[in-house]
Amino acid sequence: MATIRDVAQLAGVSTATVSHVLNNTRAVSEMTRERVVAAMDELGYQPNAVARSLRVNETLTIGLILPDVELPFFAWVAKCIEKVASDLGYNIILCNSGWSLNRELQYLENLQTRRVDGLICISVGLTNEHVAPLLRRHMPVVWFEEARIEGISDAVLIDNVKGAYEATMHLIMQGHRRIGCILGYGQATVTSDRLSGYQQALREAGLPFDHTLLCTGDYEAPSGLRGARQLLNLAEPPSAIFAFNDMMALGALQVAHERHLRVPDQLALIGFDGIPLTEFMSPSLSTVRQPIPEMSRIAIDLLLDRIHDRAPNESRTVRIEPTLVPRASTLLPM
Amino acid sequence: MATIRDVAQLAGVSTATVSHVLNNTRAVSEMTRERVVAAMDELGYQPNAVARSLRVNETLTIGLILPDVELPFFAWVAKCIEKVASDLGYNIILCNSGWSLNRELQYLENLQTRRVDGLICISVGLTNEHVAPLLRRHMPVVWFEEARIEGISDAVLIDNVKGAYEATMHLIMQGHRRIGCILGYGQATVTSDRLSGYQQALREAGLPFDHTLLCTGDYEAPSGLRGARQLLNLAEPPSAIFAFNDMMALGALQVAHERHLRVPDQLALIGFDGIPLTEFMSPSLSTVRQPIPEMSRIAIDLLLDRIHDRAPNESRTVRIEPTLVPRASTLLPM
DNA sequence: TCGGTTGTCGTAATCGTTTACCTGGCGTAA
DNA sequence: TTACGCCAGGTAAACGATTACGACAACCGA
Repeated sequence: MATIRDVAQLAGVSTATVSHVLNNTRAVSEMTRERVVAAMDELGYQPNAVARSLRVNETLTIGLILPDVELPFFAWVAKCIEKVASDLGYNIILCNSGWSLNRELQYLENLQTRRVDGLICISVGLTNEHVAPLLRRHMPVVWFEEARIEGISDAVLIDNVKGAYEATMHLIMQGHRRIGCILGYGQATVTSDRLSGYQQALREAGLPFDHTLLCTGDYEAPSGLRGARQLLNLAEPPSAIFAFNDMMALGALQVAHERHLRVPDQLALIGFDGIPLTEFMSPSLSTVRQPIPEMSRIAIDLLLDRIHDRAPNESRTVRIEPTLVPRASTLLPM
Repeated sequence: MATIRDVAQLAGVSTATVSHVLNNTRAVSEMTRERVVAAMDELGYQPNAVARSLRVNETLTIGLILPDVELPFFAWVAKCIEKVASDLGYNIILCNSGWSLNRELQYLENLQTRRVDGLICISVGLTNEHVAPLLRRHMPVVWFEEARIEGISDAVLIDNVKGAYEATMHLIMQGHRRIGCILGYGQATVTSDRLSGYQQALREAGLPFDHTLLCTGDYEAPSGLRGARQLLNLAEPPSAIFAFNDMMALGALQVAHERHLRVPDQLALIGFDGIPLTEFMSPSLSTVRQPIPEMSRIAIDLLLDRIHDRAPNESRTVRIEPTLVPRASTLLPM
């Protein structure tokens, strides 16, 4: 494989000159520039980014740790982040943790030895103590969507309380008095925040909080299915169900179909996340949309600020407001 | 950041020795090994994979080019490939081409300068002429699922003719005589192969081929919706629809719901791919499953064989048989 | 004529590893 | 005693780029 030295030799110049025409980093006379370019494509020269990285201490690579790209929400995130990054010349290393802290830690090690320039993280188990060493080594980290780590590194989050509040309030406005809830994992702040929003809406509407209307899922469709069955088997079943993400709402929708319940008149359904798929369910699913494209943009911006040392010392948290998207699964036709 | 030299100095040995304890590549006495290890974690030493890559000419990185991770099928592929790769110590660089040949070419350049060890490619536009230069530079490429390039590099494909044949035959066995088809893009072999399988099944069953029963989609849900509407608006509408992927079948399912057609008695539906989501649609969607986990394993194996020069000179194509998964959307309850 | 400026380009150190080759010391068999 | 093999570990040259310095020529104004 041709190196910069081969090019230099063929063009009759020094490697310095070749490097400078490559990067436009100092003036080169038109004549020698042409000779260099000619030599480059005669040799089919391709610069070696590994060598460059070693020298300039920058890999133009960002690690992305997330629980499961197969889930539509995370796939959406991955796509948006990759788009923003690649437009800026950065590549993404995909790290699928499979909800496992162990794998998260392995990736953390791995990405550090690879000297990625930064790290975007949707984590399930990492804590301050795991991440502090990275920060000490000046490896920028941005938390995405879930704020596990307080204060020590940047984050772009959504206001889960508000989102859940709006979803619940929307159902209440549609006349529902008993609203079932399919939660996610217990320990995540995502879950507890959304539960707070739900409770807050009930309180404001003067409705009682009934814990039998809660059940726990795992953010995948089958758990929504189980949850909905459980809720509908209650002596006094809910007339509406708020699932803490869209996939669980999809599972609940399947239960409505299997029991021949008309949606939304006999059972209203609303999800959370706003994955593109919701639009194409039947009926289309009401949801609370997280603006992932914007959040991706912000996450990368935060990262680049740190990478280029233009960020303040203290950590920054950007909190985005999700927006209610009412659709056929909650709206009675006029 | 601590380097191998710092460790060597602190442990009172040479960098060679440190390197050898790091990689277990020659005998080191227990005593000095301990000293080295102690020095390493006193300094919080993390080896620099960039420098290593430069030296040994291996990045332990694989590029993955695909059209759109957001589509469940590709997300599934990405997850499976990443799993296999990371278990073997390789990282994946995610390249989302957005169905654009231009972006595919950019990624090709980029991945080459990054000196990835190999490349797995689900491409929409690349041809022999684009890839030949890579192969000449000994960059292994494996084509996944879609065989755009004949003969010059390895591939793992599925037998689309057979899969489509089985889907169609399944519908015929269920008593359907007019079977609509929602195709994908025209130029892809995926599409034309599946169409062949469809036609072959009709022929064998002695059914006429009616081109008004065909319409074209783009592998996303809305196009399936449009396609199904078009087919159902025919003077003589089909009693079953075979969509060339699951997402378009999902769109068709939505049409069935909006027209209050009972599935499968009034309209049977079958998709293609076997994405996990199909199991959780209502009713659950019959499909033809591509065994992505196995295909991923094979793709990586083919790649590693080339990377380690244990592959024959001629290119290898592994063709996998997809399997019919009959579910509620085609099976009448007993 | 001379000092200063500008334009062009080369020399060589450096980034952090790996590894081919070499060096001692020690035990052992002849 | 000598020669040999083995064990443990060191020296220094790569890998392929970037870049701080410096060199040289040409030109210009005083």
